[in-house]
Parts: sequence; C-alpha cells; structure tokens
Amino acid sequence: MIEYSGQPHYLVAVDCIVFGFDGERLKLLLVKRGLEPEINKWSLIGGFVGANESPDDAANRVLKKNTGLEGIYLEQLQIYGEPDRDPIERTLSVGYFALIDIHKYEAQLSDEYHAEWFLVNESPKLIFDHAQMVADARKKLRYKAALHPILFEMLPKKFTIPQLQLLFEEVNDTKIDTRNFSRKISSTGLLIKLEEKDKSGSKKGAFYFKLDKKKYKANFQAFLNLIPNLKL
Amino acid sequence: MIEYSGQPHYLVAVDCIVFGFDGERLKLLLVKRGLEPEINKWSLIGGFVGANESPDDAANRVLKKNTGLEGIYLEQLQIYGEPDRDPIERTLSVGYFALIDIHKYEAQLSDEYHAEWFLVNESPKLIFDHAQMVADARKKLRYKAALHPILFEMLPKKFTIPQLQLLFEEVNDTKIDTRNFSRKISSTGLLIKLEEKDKSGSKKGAFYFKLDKKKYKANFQAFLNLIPNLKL
DNA sequence: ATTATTATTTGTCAAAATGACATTTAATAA
DNA sequence: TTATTAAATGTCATTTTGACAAATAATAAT
Repeated sequence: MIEYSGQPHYLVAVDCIVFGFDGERLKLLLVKRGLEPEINKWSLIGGFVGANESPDDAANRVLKKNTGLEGIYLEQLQIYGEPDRDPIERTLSVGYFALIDIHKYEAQLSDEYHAEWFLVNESPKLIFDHAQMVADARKKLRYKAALHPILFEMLPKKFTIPQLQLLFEEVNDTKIDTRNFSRKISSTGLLIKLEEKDKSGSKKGAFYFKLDKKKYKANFQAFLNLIPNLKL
Repeated sequence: MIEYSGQPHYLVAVDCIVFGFDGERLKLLLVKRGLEPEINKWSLIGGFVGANESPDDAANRVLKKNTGLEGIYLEQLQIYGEPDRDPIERTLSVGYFALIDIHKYEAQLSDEYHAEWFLVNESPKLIFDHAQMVADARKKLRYKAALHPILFEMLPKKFTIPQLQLLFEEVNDTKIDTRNFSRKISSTGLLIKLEEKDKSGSKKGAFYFKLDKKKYKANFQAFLNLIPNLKL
C-alpha cells in the first residue's frame, strides 16, 4: 500500500458536550472515564474514531454506547489539537455539542450507564482540556440559540412558554421580559398551541405548545433574533 | 512509552480556503498539488499537521510557506473525515477559511509561488473533497459576514464605500441598495473618513475610509445585521 | 466658458420591530 | 366569597428597516 512517507500519524477522538434541560436548569452530562490515564475522573463522553467511520459517525456511536441515546442533535464544535493535550500520546479530538431532552432518557442513564447530569455551573473538575471544550460549547450554544431555534431540541414534545423562556434565560444567563419574549416567540410561527394545560407549576396552569416541525425544518436557517439587546 | 493500545492512527492535514477581493470580484486562491496522487491538479493550500504543532499552527505555517503570507485572518471551518476521502491512506483534514487583501500580496504570489487566483464561480475542478470545502466555506463566510465585520480583512487599509458594498454584494451574491447600505455601515461607527479620494473609479471620486481598529477589535463580537432581509 | 456626463453621496417617509412598562385572567386555596 | 399566584396579554414611544429619488462633485465634451 502506498503511503505518504514519513508523516506522523495520530489518534483522533471525539468528545461530546451534552446539554440537557430538566425544566428548570441547564445541565451537562458527564461520565467517569474508563481508561488510564485519569481513570475514574469526570470526563466528557468521548471515544476514538474507528477505522471505518467519520468523526460524525463516531460521535453518534459513542453517544449511543454511553447513554443509549440515538438520533440526538449533534453539531461539530471545533477540533482540539494542541500537541500535548493528551499526556499519553498525541490525540486530536473533535468536539461536538449535543442537545437532548433530559426526561426522555433519564431512566436509561441512571440504570444502565454511568453518566450523570451536573448543573453547568457546578460541574466537577474535568480531564485534559475538557473544561475549555465546555466553555466553548456554552458560548457556541448561546450564539446559535440566539439566531436559530435549536433550543427546542432540549424540550419535550409538549412544553409551555414559561418553560421555554426559562431555558432561554439559562442558556443566556439573563432575565427576559415575559411580554416581549412571548411576542417574539409567537411571531416565529413555530409553535402550535394545544388544548391541554400544565397544571404543575401554578393554579392557573400554562398551555402546552408543540413545535410545528414542518416550519421548524423549513425555517431552521431563517434568521431570528430571539435575545433582546443581543451581543454575541 | 505508554500508548492507547490497538487504536488506529491517522494522518491529519489542514486545508485552507483562501478568499481574496481585488476590488471587483471575490476570488479563491488555489495551488497545483505537488505530490502524488493527483499531482499537478488544482487543490486548496494544505499540508500535514506536524508532530509539534496544533492544526492552527499548521494552517499558518502552510499558508506562509505556500504564499509568503503571514498574519492572515484564519478561522476553523470544520473537520473533513470521511474514511475514504483520500485514496492513498486515511487522512482527516481540518478546513480553514482565510481572508486576505489580494493586492497586498500579488507580487509574492505570482513570482515566488505557484498559487493562482480564480473567480470563485469559475474555479477549476478540485481534488478530493475540496470542492465541498469551498462550498462550505462560502456559506460560512456569508453567515459570518452578515453578523460580524470580517470582510474588512479582505480590503486594503484605505477603501471606499462603493468598494465595500461591492464586496458585500459579491459575498452574498445579491444587490444592495446604496443608501441603506451606507446608512448601516455608518451606524456601526467602525469607519473613519479620510481626506483623500479615490479618483480611479469616477470623475467625482469616492472618499477613502479606514477601519477604526480599536472599535473593530472591541466590537467584533457585537451583533450587526449588515444584510437586508437576512436569511442565513 | 458652458453644458453634459457619471459615479458618489445624501434625504424622506411609512411600516415594522423593539424595549420598557402594568394590568387582567384563570384556576386553586383559604 | 375572597385571597393567592403564576400565566397571558396590551400600550406606547423609540428605533430600525426597507423602498424610493434627488443633489452633488468632478471631469469630459462642446
């Protein structure tokens, strides 16, 4: 087999920054690392890119293996490739951020796997450059969520406007005016109001909404401005 | 030395999608590939990531080596990692897009190196998945340029408003209303009007402007909306 | 010297979007 | 019947936007 002679070869890994929302707070999914070095330390969900898969494939595979989750929203963040980022041998890692609805998978997580949710601001020390990855992912999530309706990926099929607003506030670490928020969200035309109400949060109850998936897909690239006084 | 046993190792390369503006059209910098396979075919400027450098370092090095250019605006695009994208052996490539002022480097290019500028829409067939990289880079350039003032990176220190508008029109492949454009650009507060005029384009001449670099750096992340009816 | 030419520059106005702010409403609990 | 509490909705002044045309400055032509 012909080769590009003399060029160094490296390991290539993927690491997934998995965000979730439990209805109240933004959370981050971490696992205890299963191999040396730094075994049993908290880590992002990751793994090596296999011989017959792309990094995208690898991220999906690794996510599924570690959490049982399939069909998750995944987006490439960036590559992390400082020569000494892994002390054992040179490994480049492709960072992905993933968005999921916590409730949908809570059972699988705690039972079958060793993954655990942490409040984003209270997560433990992470191995290697994973803390940097998380910081970058949060920034990108803010950026993207300000312009595109990706946060719906973290909500259950039925959700209320107050829930949605809470999620936006968590992601952007800010308070948003209820009236203006609901006006903006309505004007996107992405929501369909349901009959049912969520009575858990108040006496009056809040109407459930669902996403208009056709419009969501069709207008995903459409430019929104969901955050007031947006400074990216 | 300890190693992660049994994991496959790959080559890692960088490829740079270099955009330039000659005052009239948006152009793309290509080189004739210097090694087998596909030797002498048109290719993006690329190279392998060396043992002691990050991909970012490699991109800068490769750009400098191939063009003499230093301190260029570089931004990571994404990783390209389909298993069979390189027929010789598995190589993952980190795509970067770069923005430069054509005139600043025209001499070096034609004399010392084998790089050549092509109209973006009239570039030759490219090797491997480089055409896809170019397409992705154009898209990302449009996206980013709609929200952040990166296009100034492609202009000389002194430039005119009509030039700037032409550049925006090229990147977005659209016509923009002169009055609205100039109003928006002015409102950013990023431009400083000079005494001198550019008489080359008209009898009346167009005033030169320069970038207020302090404000540029300070407000780079600030959110702009430079394209009318923005659909990303 | 006057006029024509041509790209540059600037102006207006109605419509839409935004941000700041308070009241009403629906359901349960007291 | 009233009190309570979160949800839902309304108003208004300001700013931004998009569509549209006229004025200006310099040279070229007559």
